[in-house]
Amino acid sequence: MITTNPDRKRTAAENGSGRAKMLGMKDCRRCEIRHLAFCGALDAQYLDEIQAIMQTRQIPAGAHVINEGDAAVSVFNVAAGSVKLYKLLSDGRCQITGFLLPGDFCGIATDGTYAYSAEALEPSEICSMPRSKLDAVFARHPELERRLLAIVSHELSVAQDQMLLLGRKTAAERLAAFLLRQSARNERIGWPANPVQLPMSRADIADFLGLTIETVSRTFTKLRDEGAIRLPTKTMIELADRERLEALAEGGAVER
Amino acid sequence: MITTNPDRKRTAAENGSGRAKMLGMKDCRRCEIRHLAFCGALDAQYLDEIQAIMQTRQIPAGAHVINEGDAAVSVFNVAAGSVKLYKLLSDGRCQITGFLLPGDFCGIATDGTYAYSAEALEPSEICSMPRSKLDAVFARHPELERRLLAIVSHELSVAQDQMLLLGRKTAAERLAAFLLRQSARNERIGWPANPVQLPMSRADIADFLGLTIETVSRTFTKLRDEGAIRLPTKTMIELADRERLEALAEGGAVER
DNA sequence: CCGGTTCATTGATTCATCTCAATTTCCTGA
DNA sequence: TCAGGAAATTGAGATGAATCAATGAACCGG
Repeated sequence: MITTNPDRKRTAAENGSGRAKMLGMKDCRRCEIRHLAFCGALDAQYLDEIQAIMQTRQIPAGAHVINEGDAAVSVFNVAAGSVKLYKLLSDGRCQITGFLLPGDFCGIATDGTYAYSAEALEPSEICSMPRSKLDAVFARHPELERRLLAIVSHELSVAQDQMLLLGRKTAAERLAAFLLRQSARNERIGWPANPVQLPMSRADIADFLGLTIETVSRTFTKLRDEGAIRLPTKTMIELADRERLEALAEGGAVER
Repeated sequence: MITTNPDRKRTAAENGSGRAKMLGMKDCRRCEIRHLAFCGALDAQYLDEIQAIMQTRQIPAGAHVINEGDAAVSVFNVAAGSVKLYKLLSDGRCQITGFLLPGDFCGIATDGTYAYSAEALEPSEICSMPRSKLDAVFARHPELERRLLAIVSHELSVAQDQMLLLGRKTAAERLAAFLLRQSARNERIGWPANPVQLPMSRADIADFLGLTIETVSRTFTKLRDEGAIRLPTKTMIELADRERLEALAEGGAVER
């Protein structure tokens, strides 16, 4: 169920970039990001099997793709735009567990209900497939399920990195690691790797890195003053001293 | 070929030192924890296919099962004992990403090398299978791969919970969540759920919760003084006020 | 082009946790 | 039973990030 959140406090900055305008997803055969998605494991001749059970939806910035706790009836692929996954504590504390870009996958559940929420950061295009119907396709095409295992395994590995970040890194190390990861992430899907364009707000970055907005802002300023990054605009980050950032991110900070 | 002693089925959990004494894992058919492990997905009549590629090792406390960065040639099942998974920063900071108990799985790699280390917390018994040979078994028994997907998906979900813990919870909330999780974990494999026996040191708990040893110790004391737990011994924790612990763990702490 | 709203930055202060430093307790081997 | 060492606890003080508060910048609708 896709719902719009009327009183969203921390919503998506619909910053520049016509990213979400990518169209034509109704036809899997013409999907520009198929090679990035789990559907890419399926030989093109069988694509209509996915197509038959898939629905594509355009959703506005701030709309929910998944609500934590809902029955997990579907899985989703981001076709265009970007999405944040997050979990909340009862008093409103928020932890973002990941940002999704085109080709990324979400909606896996272990106990029948989603364990996290998913919300679009910008106008996005989402493919959804009912879990029940997908199982039949898996039965005919085990390579799909194998790809899914590879994807989930990779996500687990990324999650373990994030645990190290959240448990043991300082604010500057977290931000450096974040920027480098976003850069690599962008590059992999064919977007510019260096001036990194960030689709999320400072609040989202804070909720992802286990910090506050103020600390994120101060740390951006600190890295800029040190010459590690430049900030042409608030959402555009230039990695000026990649070595320095990498050293920071891995915890081998240089004295300064 | 060593045989299983049926008498001691329920005695595995009695005390730390006794745990790892479980023997006779050379024969999968007699494996007491098979139903907990991923091998449990395989119909018993095919067990020899796993058996044929599997090796069992007894390892002492502190021995490494996996070294971060090594070529990922095998996957592992814990048959007895307990294991910690962890990642290090170059300056020695450590983040434990999980504790494994009998039936648990590790060794999945996404890029050909292990992304974390694994070390036994007590004398343990480990089954190892070469990844290459396992693939052939997967090809014949897709239910095994499906089970693996379920396991990895579940681990991902647990990892996301841990991100919330590390990013947003206070020391007391982290410890409460940890104790409750260990309790549930023990129960699931047939060990006592209430006086929780912890196989790991305070240092390990600290490295798991993103805290220091001192903070863990002080927080234990605080929870004890509040009546939430009792500490019969250093490694035995009695959950005295489960409601209070649950409220704490979920971030809905009661005023006190 | 203006006014209001949201988002980001910066400053001042507080606080939870860390660090450094003693004890104390537990465990082990003689 | 005792001595020595490791692990855990406790205390005192330092500190990185949070909180509280104010200002500045960007964006949007009219």
